[in-house]
Amino acid sequence: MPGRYKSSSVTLKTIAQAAGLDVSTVSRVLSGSPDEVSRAASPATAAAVRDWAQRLGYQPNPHAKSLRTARSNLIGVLVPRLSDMVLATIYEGVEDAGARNGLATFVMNTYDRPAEQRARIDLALSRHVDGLILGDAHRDAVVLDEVAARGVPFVLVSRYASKYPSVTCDDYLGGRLVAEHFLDLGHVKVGVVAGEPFASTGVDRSSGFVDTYRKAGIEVLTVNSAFDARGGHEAAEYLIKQAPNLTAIFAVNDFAAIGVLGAVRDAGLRPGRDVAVAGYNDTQLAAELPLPLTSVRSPLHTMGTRALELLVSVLRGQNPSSERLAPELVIRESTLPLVRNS
Amino acid sequence: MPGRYKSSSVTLKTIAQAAGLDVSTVSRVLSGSPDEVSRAASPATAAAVRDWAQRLGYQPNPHAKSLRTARSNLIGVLVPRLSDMVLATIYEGVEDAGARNGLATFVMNTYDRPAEQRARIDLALSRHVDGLILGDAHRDAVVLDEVAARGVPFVLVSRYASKYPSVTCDDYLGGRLVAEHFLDLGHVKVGVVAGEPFASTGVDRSSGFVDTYRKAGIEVLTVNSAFDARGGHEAAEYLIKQAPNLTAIFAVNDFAAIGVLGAVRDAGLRPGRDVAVAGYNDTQLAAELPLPLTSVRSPLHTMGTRALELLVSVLRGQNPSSERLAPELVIRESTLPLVRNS
DNA sequence: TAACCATACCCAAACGTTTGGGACAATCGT
DNA sequence: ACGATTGTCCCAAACGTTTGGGTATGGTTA
Repeated sequence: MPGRYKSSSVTLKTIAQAAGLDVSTVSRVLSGSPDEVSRAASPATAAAVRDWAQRLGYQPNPHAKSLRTARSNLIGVLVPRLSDMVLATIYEGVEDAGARNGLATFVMNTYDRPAEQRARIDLALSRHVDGLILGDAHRDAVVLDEVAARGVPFVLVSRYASKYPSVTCDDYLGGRLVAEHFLDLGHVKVGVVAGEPFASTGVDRSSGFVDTYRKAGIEVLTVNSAFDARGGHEAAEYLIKQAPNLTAIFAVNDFAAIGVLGAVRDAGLRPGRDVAVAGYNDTQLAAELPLPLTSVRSPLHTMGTRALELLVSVLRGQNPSSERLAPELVIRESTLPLVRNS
Repeated sequence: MPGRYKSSSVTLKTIAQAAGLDVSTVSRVLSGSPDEVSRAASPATAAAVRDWAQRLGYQPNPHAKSLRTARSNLIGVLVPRLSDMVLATIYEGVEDAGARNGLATFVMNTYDRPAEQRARIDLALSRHVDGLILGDAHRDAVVLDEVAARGVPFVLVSRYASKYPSVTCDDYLGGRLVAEHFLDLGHVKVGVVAGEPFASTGVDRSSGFVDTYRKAGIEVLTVNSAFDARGGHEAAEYLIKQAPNLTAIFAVNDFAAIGVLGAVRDAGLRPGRDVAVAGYNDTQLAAELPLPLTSVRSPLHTMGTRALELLVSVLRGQNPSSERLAPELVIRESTLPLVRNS
């Protein structure tokens, strides 16, 4: 009685009886290949079957289908943290594309902890997923190697690692774009809030930046950080203490950048005037901050959809190559042209 | 071949053969009630079965189980938008509690559009969910009434509507807390950025605020808005144009509040000095903003976990009553004591 | 007209569980 | 010493699909 609702107790058998046919015929008509359906029933019967299915509101039972076919049409997605808007947006893309491809998806947090990653992967496998999308890959790829060894199909998104198929933003280029912008503005004493060292995103963004500056003959101060506001705040405090004459800071993440803005202000400096600040991802907030934030726009939603499509082709047995999507620099008031002050 | 990995081809039959028993016995031992297992096998055999299961790494096949029992242990969750950090955090709570209760959950966006809500609910039902958690309820409850009519078990979270079971924050109280704070500070010319009129959250927060002011004999300017930064920006622009002598604005959402901060600054006023600003939800960002934001903390994660637990009790056939969790005002620099300026 | 071939179907097994109802012993009460 | 009870287990059906075989029916072909 509790929770018993007759959502759809119309099965193949219901239709078969209504149409005076065998369930196998109905099955083939309803879900066979066009070739198979023509061998299974005459055009007229096929139409009749479809008509009954329509009228009765037939919904195939996914559990029966999965049991029989050993395919679940289910995809597990792992992210460091869903309340990170960046990952949530990527997942929105995954979910979208999944719905379009008839694949159900579900998402789990791993907090970038290998133990959680393993546990969540096991959980996903126990639900018999057809494949995984991992948004929490670490550069060392040890968990990934384990998964690969088990023969589980998967793709990476947002971060890459080893030579596993992935969909990422060209983070190195993104870092370079910011560096070139800073160089244009004449900043010579600059710092980078580089994010976590285990994530390819932070590493590539900062090394793209650092390399560009190095080519210009300028060394850059770098410090790792968490990817959130607090992390950015602490990292910027450190940078400013190390080099009080800093005129620009690149944070590899918008949230970190917001923390940087706070730290700059706390140090008695004017963000955007005394210290230019740039972020990454161009989240909704960047444009709406009291001090609009210069940021590198990365195609988050698209990364999600492409990742799912990449996984689909992996599931088809193909061997697709990784994709690297283009970033775009969006310049706002947090990086005003440098004026010689006082 | 493609995507064929032997995750766990060990079934009840495997164990039964290994132990020289019947699958039914193994089944009862492994997943029967303590009472049932004792009637099914001797303590010794039971131990042996468990031992084999352990050693062979038995994982029950969820599809077979669901097919047989007509229960999927699957919960569908609807939210307006997952990339809204507030909803993402609530969902994290749901997912957490789901994992603890052996329930799989999946989440979908509806963008607060009834057509999407209906479509996503149908999708969830086609996946044979045991129940739904709706984080996108509208006050008119028309979609909810439809779902209820179909006999689908569900609970609401974040927003309430009609008399359906829900887990919410006491938003009215939250609004009152902000109003009392503003009154303490001596603000008499104030405005509210009230959010969407179809969401109980925005409505209750603003009416808690407005009622409190009204009791003090003061009328408040109110304007609806989207729940994001842009929405807050536009709403605040409107408020400031209507009443240039405004000294405080309450936005029913942190993101909207950030937009308000921007609009205040654009109007040539100093946020926190000339115009106090308060938000709602106390997201990570509030504390880390360049101008730390006064905000009402709501227990988002807890709301999610409680919602799932509420649904569990609904599924058990109980008739649990709604829960309203307590908010807490967190005062920061965006609402400094009023100083008579100039 | 016999052999043949499509055409349009149906039969039955299988996927891995759960679950109501036995079956067969050993043990018990009297 | 006998029927009744209990303890321990097995049998078989069912959930809703898919899929590798059939098997009639009718029409061609030689």
